[in-house]
Amino acid sequence: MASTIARIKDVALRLMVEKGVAETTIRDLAREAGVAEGTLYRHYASKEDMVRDLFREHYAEFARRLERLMAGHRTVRAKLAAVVQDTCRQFDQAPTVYRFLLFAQHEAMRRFPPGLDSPIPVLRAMLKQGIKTGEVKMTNPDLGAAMILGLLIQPAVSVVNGTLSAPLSQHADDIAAACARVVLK
Amino acid sequence: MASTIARIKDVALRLMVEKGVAETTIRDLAREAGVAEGTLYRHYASKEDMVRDLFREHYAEFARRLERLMAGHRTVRAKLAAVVQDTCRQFDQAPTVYRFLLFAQHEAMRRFPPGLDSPIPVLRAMLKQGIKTGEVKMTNPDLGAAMILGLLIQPAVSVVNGTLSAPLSQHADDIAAACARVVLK
Amino acid sequence: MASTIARIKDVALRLMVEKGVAETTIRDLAREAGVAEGTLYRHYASKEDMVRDLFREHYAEFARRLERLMAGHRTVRAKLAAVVQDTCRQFDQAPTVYRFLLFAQHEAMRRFPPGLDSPIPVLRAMLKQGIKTGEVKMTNPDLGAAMILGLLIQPAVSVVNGTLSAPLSQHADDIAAACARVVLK
Amino acid sequence: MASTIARIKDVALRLMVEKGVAETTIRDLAREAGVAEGTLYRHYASKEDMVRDLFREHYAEFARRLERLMAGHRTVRAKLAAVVQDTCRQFDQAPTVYRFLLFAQHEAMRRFPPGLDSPIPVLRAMLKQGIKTGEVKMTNPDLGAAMILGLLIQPAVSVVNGTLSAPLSQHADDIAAACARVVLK
DNA sequence: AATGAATGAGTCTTCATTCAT
DNA sequence: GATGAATGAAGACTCATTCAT
Repeated sequence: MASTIARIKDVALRLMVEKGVAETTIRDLAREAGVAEGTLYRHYASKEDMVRDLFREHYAEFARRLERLMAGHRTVRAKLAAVVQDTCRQFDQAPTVYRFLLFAQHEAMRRFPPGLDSPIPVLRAMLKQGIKTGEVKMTNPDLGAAMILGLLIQPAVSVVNGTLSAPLSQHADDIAAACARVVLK
Repeated sequence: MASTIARIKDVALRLMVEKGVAETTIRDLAREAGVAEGTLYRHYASKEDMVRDLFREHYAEFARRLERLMAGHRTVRAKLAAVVQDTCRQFDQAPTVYRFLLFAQHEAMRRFPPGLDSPIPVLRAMLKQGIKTGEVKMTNPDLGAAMILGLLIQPAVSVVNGTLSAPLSQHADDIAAACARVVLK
Repeated sequence: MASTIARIKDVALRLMVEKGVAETTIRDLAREAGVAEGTLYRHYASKEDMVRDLFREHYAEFARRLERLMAGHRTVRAKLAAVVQDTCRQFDQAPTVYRFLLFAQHEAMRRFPPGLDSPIPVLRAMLKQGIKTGEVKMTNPDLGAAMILGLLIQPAVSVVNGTLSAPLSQHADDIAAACARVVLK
Repeated sequence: MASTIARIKDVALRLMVEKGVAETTIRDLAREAGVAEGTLYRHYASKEDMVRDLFREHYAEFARRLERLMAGHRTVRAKLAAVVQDTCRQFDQAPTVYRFLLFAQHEAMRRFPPGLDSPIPVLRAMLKQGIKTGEVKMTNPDLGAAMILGLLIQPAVSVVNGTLSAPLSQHADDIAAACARVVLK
């Protein structure tokens, strides 16, 4: 018995991933969620508001998840492997949320710059720490974080495009290895 | 005295990069290009048509540019270096076009899947060749192409975000080195 | 307190009769009906849709009215007299609807051919029956139906044109007599 | 080697009959006539002007044709027969012009009331004369003219609709007989 | 006379938002 | 909280008309 708000969130996320933010109308959303058009405005002040909240929420949760994963491992290599493995698996299992995270990036960032609760600073912090311990070779943690993210996002995009075989998980080891080779000694 | 169509294309590209495709109205576009709204429809059947054409055009040109660059070098390592250097420099010098290419990706691809004239197949072909000659270690050229693109795109995104210092060119050597380390022996 | 949809229908019919279908804009229509432009689209998918529905609705009702009238009389002569009398009176009393029926014919038929619920098949059926009983002389019921309709429509057109004195009812007896003379023995 | 203006007229007539006046655009017209869009304005001040001229021209010619036909016969009965026969044949042979005449009636009349050069006054004059000579029974020539026109137009409409078998000429005798029965003693 | 690119007012239609129930 | 009819500003697009060539 999903609550009204939960149904709205689910449907909103799915439709926006499938068709894009601008292309998802309140009417679509209401119809698919089985609520009236006006109901949405009990929970959000506007559509823009809803998108922002949704994005921030999932983005922050993604960042926290990465932090939690990293905390479970000592070496940067192990942290990277854990992050890559988990993200690939999640992408395969919860494709809606993860596609939203990875693809909505540009649409979303134009409107509401990510706060600190985003994956980039989390990766960056880890690299900075690795530089101190000497495990990380790369001297610029900003660049390193971007590269790791790129190694993760673009294969995901390719899976969606059909230019890389699904599921993404089957490539997790290769991706993790690539990340290690890029930033570690 | 830029031709009408050229002015429209220029403005369209710029506005769509700045504000997004859906957020760029025909009126905006016409006003900035200094033409009447109807004029646009002498050149394109619809706004959708215009976006598609613009995207395909630049995407194909980008792919051709990569091919040309690669043809100028023998080893995969040199090809990669050339591609990365050039793309970074172009990104810094022709930011509108290159941001369009990198960011429009998701918005655009949802509607009109890229043909063969896209960077992925070009990179893929190069890797395949490298695998044959033994220079490339990575066994899956699809994955390799995605990774190289990721190593190029995400740092660019970070520069736009402000989470990586501009210009992108200053990171070109590091990016090229990362590409090499990821796919070469 | 006429319902919204009823007001829209009334105004639409009137404006389209006065000015023509293409010349009646959604804005006109909304203003006169005292609703917002968007409101129309809660009831019809498009303007075209509205015209079609309006036309079919009234056309079918006209056909049913003819059937009902005919059912109230035994001989073809009496049926014809009843139909002519009633139609003339209606034309004088409900000019909007009847002008729509008579004049919209060509504009409307080009786009959506009438179904079976139209006056022609109703008249045709009556004539066919009359042929069987021997009351009708004319051997081609299709032609007979067309002629009766012509004897009814063209005088109506002339009244609107001003080339025949109003009201139409004053000519009803003559028209009915003409119909009888054309198809009966 | 049809002159430019002649080609424009031909095409305009045809398109307006096929699709309606409002639905025929200058662009359509120019394309089909093989001239530039601007060319039309060398010959007519506006589209409206063109339609009016076209209508008046053909309407007047039709009226003159009827007059000429009637002049060739002495009795009203013979005049009617000649008119009906000729109109039916013309309708079959020059369908574009005659459909324009018969069907454009309403669209056209709303905008520019027919002058004296129209079929109604011609028929009316003939009936008036017939009343004087005692050949015509009907006392109201306005009504008589309308009826004759109705007996001619509606079968034509039915042929176009497909509810009466083509060609119209095959029904000419029946129509002429009906006209005679309606107005003559 | 003819061209056709350009115009811009005006059309149909969409859709986020409101509000009485 | 929920509804959904109504709103109306704003969008994409059309098309009769103009004018420099």
